[in-house]
Amino acid sequence: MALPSTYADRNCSLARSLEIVGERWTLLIVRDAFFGIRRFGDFATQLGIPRAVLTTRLRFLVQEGVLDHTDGEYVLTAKGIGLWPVMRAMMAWGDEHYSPGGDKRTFRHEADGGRLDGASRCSVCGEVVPPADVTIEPGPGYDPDTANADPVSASLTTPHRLLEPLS
Amino acid sequence: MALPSTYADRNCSLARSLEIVGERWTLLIVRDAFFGIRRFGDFATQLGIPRAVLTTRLRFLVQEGVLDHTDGEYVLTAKGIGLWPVMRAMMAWGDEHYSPGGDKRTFRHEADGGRLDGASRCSVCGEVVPPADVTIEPGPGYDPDTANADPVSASLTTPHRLLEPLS
DNA sequence: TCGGGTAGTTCATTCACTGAACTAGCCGTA
DNA sequence: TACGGCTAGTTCAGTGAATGAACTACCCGA
Repeated sequence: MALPSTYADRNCSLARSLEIVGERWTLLIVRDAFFGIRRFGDFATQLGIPRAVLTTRLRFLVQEGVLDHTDGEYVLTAKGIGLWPVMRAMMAWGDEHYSPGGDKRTFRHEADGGRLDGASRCSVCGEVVPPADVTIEPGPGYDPDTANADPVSASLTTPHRLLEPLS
Repeated sequence: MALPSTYADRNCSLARSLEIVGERWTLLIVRDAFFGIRRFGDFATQLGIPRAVLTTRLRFLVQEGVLDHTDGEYVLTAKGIGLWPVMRAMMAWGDEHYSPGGDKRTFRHEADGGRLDGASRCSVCGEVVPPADVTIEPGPGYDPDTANADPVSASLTTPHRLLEPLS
């Protein structure tokens, strides 16, 4: 975000986090990485982001240790996976206030099929489920009419496990 | 954030949330509102944000129902308070990866003094504590040497309850 | 060596942020 | 009713970043 480093900000971890993931597009890139996107071209078509910006953001995320770049694929590191609670909380807030038809996506604990709340707590077993054990599927508020038609988007709307590469 | 409204984004609550709180400075404004700041001038001095930008952001947050503007004070609405899990998750991530000396701030359940984790769960009673029942104080990673000297910052570093106006 | 796909880079334009200075309105005082 | 100070903005020129389209570099298989 390139916020100026003020004294106040040096003592705030929120400001520090925003330096890393607060820039335009960055959290959407991380979202897609959770959903299984790994290739430059797939990020580009899915997000509709200018390719120059995508290059900059991916490079920065790799430099900061959020993504790993090997064999042409961008994959979330443990540090990147640590952003899951942030993403989940933001999705829950958006669902609650901007999606009258219900959640856009449903997250489930793969082991028992329980739904996950905004804190990733499973409705069946009560545990907080790590993203690797979570499946994602379109929710009741998902609108197929406005969905994108490209193969990557289609693949994204198929129920699948988080972090697994798209088929 | 003024992201272009693509088809893909219409089906993502994360993107929708970012339209509201994804712009530069916005989450820091909301943070300060949680910490008790309510007046235009206090936001301005605390954040070091250009006043024109602050005007724009505050107006937008009021328009979106995140803040309430009455008697010259900007106060979080219920919708705004709903952003607490987002802020808490981001702070926890920043503390974990960018604050080797420990958390910058400690949050406690006022009722029993228990520490809160990244999901606002109390270490004593085990409940998820709403922000109104949370107190904030400098944590082990807080660096007084780089702290700001103005009265507002000083007031912020004094242990106090979230959402309560600064004395 | 040709074509196609992937992963970028380049560049002119547009847009948003920055920082400093200026203004408008309110309040207490004389 | 004039004055000064305080708060909450607005204005504006300069700068830097995002946009979108076109271009390049590289690899791979035929």
